[in-house]
Amino acid sequence: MHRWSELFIPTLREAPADAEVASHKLLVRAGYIRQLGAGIYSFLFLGNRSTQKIMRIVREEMDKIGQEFYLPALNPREIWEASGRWTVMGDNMFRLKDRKGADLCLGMTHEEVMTDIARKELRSYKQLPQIWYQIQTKFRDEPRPKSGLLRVRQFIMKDAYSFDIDAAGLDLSYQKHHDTYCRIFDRCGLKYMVIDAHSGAMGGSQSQEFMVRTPAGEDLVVSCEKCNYAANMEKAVSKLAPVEDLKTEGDGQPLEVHTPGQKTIEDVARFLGVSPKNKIKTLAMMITEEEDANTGAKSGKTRQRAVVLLMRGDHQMNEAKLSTAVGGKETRPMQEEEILALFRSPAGYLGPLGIEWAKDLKDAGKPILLVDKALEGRTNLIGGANKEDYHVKHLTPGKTFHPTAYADLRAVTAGEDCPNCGAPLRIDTAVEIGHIFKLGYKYSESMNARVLDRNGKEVAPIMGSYGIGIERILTAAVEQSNDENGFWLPPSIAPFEVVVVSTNSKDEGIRTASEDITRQLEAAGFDVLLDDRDERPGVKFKDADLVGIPFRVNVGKKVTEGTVEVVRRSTLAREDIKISAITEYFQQLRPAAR
RNA sequence: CGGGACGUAGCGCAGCCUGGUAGCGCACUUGCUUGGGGUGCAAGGGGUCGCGAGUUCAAAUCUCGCCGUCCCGACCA
Repeated sequence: MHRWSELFIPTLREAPADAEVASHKLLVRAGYIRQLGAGIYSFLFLGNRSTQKIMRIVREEMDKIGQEFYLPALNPREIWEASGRWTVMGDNMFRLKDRKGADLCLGMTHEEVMTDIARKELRSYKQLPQIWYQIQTKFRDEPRPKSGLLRVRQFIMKDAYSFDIDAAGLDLSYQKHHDTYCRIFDRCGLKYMVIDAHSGAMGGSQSQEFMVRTPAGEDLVVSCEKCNYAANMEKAVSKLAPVEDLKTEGDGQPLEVHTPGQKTIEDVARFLGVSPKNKIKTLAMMITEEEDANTGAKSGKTRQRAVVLLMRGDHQMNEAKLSTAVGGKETRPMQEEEILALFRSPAGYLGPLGIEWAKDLKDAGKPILLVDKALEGRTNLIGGANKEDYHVKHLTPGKTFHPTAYADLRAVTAGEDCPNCGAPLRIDTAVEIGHIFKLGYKYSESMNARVLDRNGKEVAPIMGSYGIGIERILTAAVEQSNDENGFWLPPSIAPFEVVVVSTNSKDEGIRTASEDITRQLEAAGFDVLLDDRDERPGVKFKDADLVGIPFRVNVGKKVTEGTVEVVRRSTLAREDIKISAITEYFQQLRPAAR
């Protein structure tokens, strides 16, 4: 029997001053966690019980599709060199040396170790498909740990990896994970969304994130009010209302207009009496690329290359989309001298005319002109003339200037139309609790994993990787259900399902009834916490409301009538229940999924 | 890494400007009291004032350096 009087459950009246988000404040106040350093947390009794329950659910579901491994967190440098990520991971990877001076690191993720096993062991297509998973501690030296458990430097992740002989097999493994993740998060009682995610620079073909809406979230999610369209901001698209182009004046040739001192889109639009929608916004960026990227040689030399973006005047650029458009390279804004060197004009009057742009992305050396898709087909736009105090009319993409490429560079804004059904889109912040990813051949190729296919030909297996943040499930659940007095977890992941409050531990009748009820419920398989402390009822009620247990049984004066009070933490609704019927009462509440 | 704030008892804070033997609330210990929403009274225990230098007869307080934590930004497989 779990007696509160004998347990260590250090609840606090006040949250630590440096806690900002609700889950952080409440998990500390409820005695689940304590901070050890920036982004490093200890889990105490209640916190550990909750994460253990989460891991049990994850295991039960993952065991239906895969096999559990346990890989080392301590990794030698060599396998990370093999995949090329020893350098790529940069400062985000914790690195150390052993006594001989050999380089080691702490694993941030385990594609390398899993692929190492695959390349040493897998020989034939007959051994495929394989799904291997583990529940393991990950280490990431985050530039900025924050928000309690939401962004930390050490955390537990369930990570899984699939190996298939072909793309069709990967589709199947991917779908299995999708379905399994839905079951896991359903069982954990979370309200989540599955959204299309940015595949990033890794060349993956498909990727989805499992997100929980919360103001504490760091990701932006675009979703439809009506249909099930949902995507990460980095990938989301929307339907735009049609825009009326300006009428052609005279012969329609580019026409310079004097716009003294008018630099911003708004100023120029107002000055010329047009809408910003008829204006071109010119953004000047730079990328770093390898000098011989196209020749295949690897000198390691890099050079800077200009990338100029044209957007509709009232649109905002999304950096993740830009990064995708330039092949996953990092971009940075041009500096003043660089702008003058390319445009021969100060910022505020930039435009596409008079510069020889690259014909396509492979056209090395020349500056790249990327035009947002929202400008494709538009005519008679107004942009900068590359001349101080002048803008130019009659700009028509493909006619008066030639883009290197059209690309989707635009950030969706709330209220725009859903690409599927046309209903308004909303934008929310959310926390990522899971991510499934079709990796393709990146690791099997770079690390040289090979199997023989049906025809005796050596081929690389195709891979997928799939992650769940264990602590983030707890954090998201707290974010999802809390008030100023505390939080309530779904019964499946709460440290206890029921707290039995003995309202007066000095009263013999109340005390024995509390113990009897606790024993009864435990015999029926419930996790029960008995609050038998010699405290006033008010103290116990406050603590019970705080610590995340979804149901409470108040054992009070009515025991003489054979009755106790059951309180649901979520609604604070209370009802009197006969002690003789208490087990049955909770059994009826218990979800079948359990 | 850039900008900002903070560091005094387990938690929340005052004291610092104007240097002079460290204080409040909660929590904790003991006794009494109370017993359905953090009871009340009384008596106690607990702090190298983040660390190190410097100024001074004297530093929590002034100066310099370092460390740590949080927030905004950059970053984020």
